[in-house]
Amino acid sequence: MATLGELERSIMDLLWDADDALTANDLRDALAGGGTPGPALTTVLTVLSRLENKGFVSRDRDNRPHLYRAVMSRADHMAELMHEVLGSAPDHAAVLARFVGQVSNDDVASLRRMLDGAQPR
Amino acid sequence: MATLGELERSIMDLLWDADDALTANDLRDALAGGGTPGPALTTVLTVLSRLENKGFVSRDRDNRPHLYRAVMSRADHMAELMHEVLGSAPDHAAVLARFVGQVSNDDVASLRRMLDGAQPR
DNA sequence: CAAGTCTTCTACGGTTCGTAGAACACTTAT
DNA sequence: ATAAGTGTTCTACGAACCGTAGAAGACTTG
Repeated sequence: MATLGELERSIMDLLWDADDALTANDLRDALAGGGTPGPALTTVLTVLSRLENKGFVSRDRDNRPHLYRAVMSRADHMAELMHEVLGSAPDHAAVLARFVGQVSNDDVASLRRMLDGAQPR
Repeated sequence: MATLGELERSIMDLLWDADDALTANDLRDALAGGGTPGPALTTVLTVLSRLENKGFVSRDRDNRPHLYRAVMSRADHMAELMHEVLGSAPDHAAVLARFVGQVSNDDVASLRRMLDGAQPR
């Protein structure tokens, strides 16, 4: 999977946080935080096109202005990235051991719950 | 953390798989697989310098030729990458849920063992 | 010292990313 | 329908990163 640049990531974050689809203008406005001017609208559109090419964003061309939305949820995307990393190592168990050793207590609790799943306690 | 290019990753893999430190020549030889010529020695040295700058490789300058070794183990490196991904999302639990849902049975077993740890069954 | 080996310096071409103007397409109000 | 406004596409540039490696310098060894 391709890696995201800084602005690309910011835009994905906005799309992930939005409940429904956004327009390029919505994004440009959201990117203009505080006194900083933020990128030009065309810049946002260029990046959206690139994200569409990479398969991260889908675009509704029937609406005018076009509506953009994230193809995957952030959680799915991140989980896939983590999988990619894990899959690129031959010794999964060793990686997982280090990984688990470093996660916060909260995350350990989450993992435990998920693994226990349907099992009785 | 910076992301690795293709050759950079190949070299890291060789260093990770090696038990002790390697020379640039060792690496060039290892990279010349089969009939393919592989990169020039200077190419390997350039990449090693870049990896050193990124903090992935350490170099023993007292030896001649210099000895190169990975700063972290592959497992540590990968675990750190996974952490970085997880940390870049606000909702860890959601990411972990997707992640666990996609791992192989073997990996689930590994995780279970690690989480159970010292606990009685 | 000479020859060979290793390292550093420098540099180029490809790719990605942020950036955005210019031109074109589309919508809407008059 | 035509003009004004808004949105999209096309094109392009500079910075950064990566693979690539020659040329020149430093070091080792015979």
